[in-house]
Amino acid sequence: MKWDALSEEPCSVARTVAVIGDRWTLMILRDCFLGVRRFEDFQARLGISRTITAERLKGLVDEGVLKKVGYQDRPTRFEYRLTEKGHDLYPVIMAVVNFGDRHYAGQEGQDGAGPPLLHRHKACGCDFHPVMTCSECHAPLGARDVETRAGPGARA
Amino acid sequence: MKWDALSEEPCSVARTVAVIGDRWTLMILRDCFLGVRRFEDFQARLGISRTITAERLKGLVDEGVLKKVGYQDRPTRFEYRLTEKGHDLYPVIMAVVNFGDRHYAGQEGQDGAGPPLLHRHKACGCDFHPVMTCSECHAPLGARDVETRAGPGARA
DNA sequence: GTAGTCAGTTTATTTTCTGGACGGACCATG
DNA sequence: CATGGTCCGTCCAGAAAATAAACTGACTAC
Repeated sequence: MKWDALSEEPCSVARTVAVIGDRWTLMILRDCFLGVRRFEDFQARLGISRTITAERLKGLVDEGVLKKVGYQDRPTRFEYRLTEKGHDLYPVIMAVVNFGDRHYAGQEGQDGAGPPLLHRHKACGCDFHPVMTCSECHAPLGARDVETRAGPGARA
Repeated sequence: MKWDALSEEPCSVARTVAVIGDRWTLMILRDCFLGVRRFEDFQARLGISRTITAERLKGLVDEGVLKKVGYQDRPTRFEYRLTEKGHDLYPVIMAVVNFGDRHYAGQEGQDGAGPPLLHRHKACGCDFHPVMTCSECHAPLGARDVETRAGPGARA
C-alpha cells in the first residue's frame, strides 16, 4: 500500500495518519506547540537533514496544518505557524505526551526521573495530565467503555 | 538522527514516537482496538507486505504494547492482544480518529459524508466524540489554555 | 570585500520498504 | 495417500525514501 492509498480509505485513522503518520512530522508538530516557528530552529532542534525538514514542512502547509507567514522583507522570510486545523492536533500530541510520561519517564528517585515537561492549566493553575472524556456525559473513557459500529461515512 | 536516538531524547513525544511513530504501526493499533488479533487478518486488512506486518507486530510485542497468546496447539498458533500498556494508547488513537472525523469525514449531504465509524459510550448510551480535559479541574483544554515548563526529567 | 544569517535545493550514498515466492506445520476431502 | 487449504512467518532483489554534506541566493553588518 502506498501513501496516497491511505488517504482514500474510509477511515479517519488512515486519513489522519496519511498526514501526520511519520516520525519527523510528529516531532515537528511537537515543536510547533512549543513555539518553534522558523526553518533553522526546526532543523537544529530535530537534528535531521534539511531535505526532510523542508519536505515535511511543505507537506504540512499543503495540508493546511501549518501556514507560512512573512515576518520580514529584504530578504523575504517566512515562519511556520499552526492554523486552526493545526491546533486541532493538540489532543493528539498531548495524548502522545501523556503515554510517554506514563511509560517512559522513569520512576521517582531514579536519575532522569519524572516527566521532561510539566503542563500547567492557566485557568485553574494546576499541573495536569490530559484525561479523555465522553462529550455527552463527561465521564472519563477507556477502550472497554466503548462500542464501535459503522457510521454514515462507511463504505459497503 | 536515527530511530534509536529518538528513544534516548528527554522528551515524552520522542520516546513514544520511537515506538508508534510509523504509518503501519498506527494502523495496526487501530485494528487492535477494533478487535483484530491474527496475523493473516492484519495482513489482509492493511494490504501491506507480510514482511512489514511481521516486523511491526514483533516490535510492538518487544515494546510490551501487544502480547502473543496461544489460541491452539498442533500447530501452535498465536494471536496478538493489547496489553495494559497497549490499552493506554486508546486516547492517542481516539484523538487521531477525532481529528480525522472533524477534518476528513466530508460534509453532510455529500457522498460518503459523515464519520466512517460511530463510537457509543456504554455507560451513558450516547454516541460521543472524545474531549480532552484537565485532570485537576475537569475543564476542556486547548493549546492556548496551557503553559509548558521544564519538569524533573528534563536535561540540562 | 569578508563574514554571517536564513531558507532552502542538489547530489550521491546508505537505509528501508516492497511485492512475490517460498517454507513448515498441520487439517480436511476424496 | 495425494491434493488442496489454512496460518504464520522468512527470504530475496528491485524500488523508494532518508541521509549528510555541499551549494545557491538574497540579503545585512562591519
